[in-house]
Amino acid sequence: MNVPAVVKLHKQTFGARIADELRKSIFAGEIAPGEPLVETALAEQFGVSRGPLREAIRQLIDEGLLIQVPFTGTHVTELSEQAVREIYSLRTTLETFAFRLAWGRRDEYFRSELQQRQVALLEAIDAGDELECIRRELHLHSLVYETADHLLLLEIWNGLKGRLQLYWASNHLAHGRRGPRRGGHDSFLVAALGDDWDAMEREIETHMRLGGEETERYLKARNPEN
Amino acid sequence: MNVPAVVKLHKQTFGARIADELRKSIFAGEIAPGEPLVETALAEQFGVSRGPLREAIRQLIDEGLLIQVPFTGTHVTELSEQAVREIYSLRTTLETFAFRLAWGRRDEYFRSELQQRQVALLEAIDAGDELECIRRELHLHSLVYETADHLLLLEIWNGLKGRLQLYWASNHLAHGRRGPRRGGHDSFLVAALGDDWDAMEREIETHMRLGGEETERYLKARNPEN
DNA sequence: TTAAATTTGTACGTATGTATC
DNA sequence: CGATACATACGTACAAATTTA
Repeated sequence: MNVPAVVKLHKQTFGARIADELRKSIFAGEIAPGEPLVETALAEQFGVSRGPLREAIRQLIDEGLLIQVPFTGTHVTELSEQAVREIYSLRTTLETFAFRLAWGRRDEYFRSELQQRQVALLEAIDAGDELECIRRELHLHSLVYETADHLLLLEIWNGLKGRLQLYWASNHLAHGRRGPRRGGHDSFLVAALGDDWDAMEREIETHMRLGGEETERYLKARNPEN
Repeated sequence: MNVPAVVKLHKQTFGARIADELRKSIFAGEIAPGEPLVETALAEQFGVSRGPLREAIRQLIDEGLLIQVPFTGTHVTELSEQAVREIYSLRTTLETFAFRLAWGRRDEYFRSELQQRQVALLEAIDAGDELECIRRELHLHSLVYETADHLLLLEIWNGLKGRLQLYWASNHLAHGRRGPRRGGHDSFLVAALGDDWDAMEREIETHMRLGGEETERYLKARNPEN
């Protein structure tokens, strides 16, 4: 008769829940790049045992957020200019591929959803919520991957998203402002809604080059040595 | 004084070792696509406890060989034509990207290594060792990814390799012969060693189209329904 | 609804590898 | 170079949650 009031929010495993929380901690800068993670301490902190915690760590390793050395330890992935260049060059390739697949599949839903996500991004920018800005910019770019109808591509994009978020969040924390510029996606949107494929291809190239250079610039300011 | 004779082959964790063995079992067809895996049974079979075994399972999930449903179970990834199309279309995109990066980095090592791997593949074909053929064909294609000097790209290629191996191995088991044709890489090698980029791009496209069609054809023969 | 099978989570102890003094 | 501290890796046993029949 009496249904317990507390329970049954499950459906996902502890490991997945801890992974979400850990991810948030990393993006929020509570655990900085390069900083080590101690299993026993974290397990106690999150109120779970080491099993699910290791599961969560494993998850974040796959997403590129953590690095693990057997028998030694785990630490948050350190930032490098080489990695930024790799992320953006690969992203240029994949997003061009995604647009090519999605090009003929852009329907009314695509157009309205794209504009809606753009509006949501602008709202976050105006509200000044940096972490939300990052999420919404990624959400905007995600649409084309969802439209491409290519599960493998979508999976890889989701992996890239985590890394991008790590870099953007770190830069934000290090320099206060970094969030997307307000007009940063205007020409991108125009191309994505239009019918000029060559213009779209150029737009992706340009957008990524600018984004990569900006990220690299901020990173250089953060790590003047390498 | 007496040094135990058995020990000290470690250096890698149990989980990694089990993952290797499990992978081999799958490619050898001892566990067929769609078939479920029972943790406790496998743990006993491999002589380890559940911890390392779960680690291994997790690893193979990342490689796309296993699928896991929370609280329900784990099974070997089932084959589908949709997945074949995705693998080959993505591979076309990535390998073109890899060649573009590697194009100016092809040195003497690249040329001799490429030819050597081709010879190794031909030897395996002549020897009739199908599983070895598959490994060596992948090893041949791996060279360009190694040369591209792009860690992220290499990581993703390694993920694709596992899936390709699963499909090829399944097709081989279902139909006896499937291994690479003897002359299947001749024009590919010529282009990869030459200096005509446009020819290389066309060669990649053609090579992947043929490979994808062949894999799809075999798969269709195996699953006449879908 | 119950019951069985399986996965998931917990707890504690031991062993092993790494790093540092 | 040896000893020690520490965190990870592994083993075992049991309890809890979930799905399926």
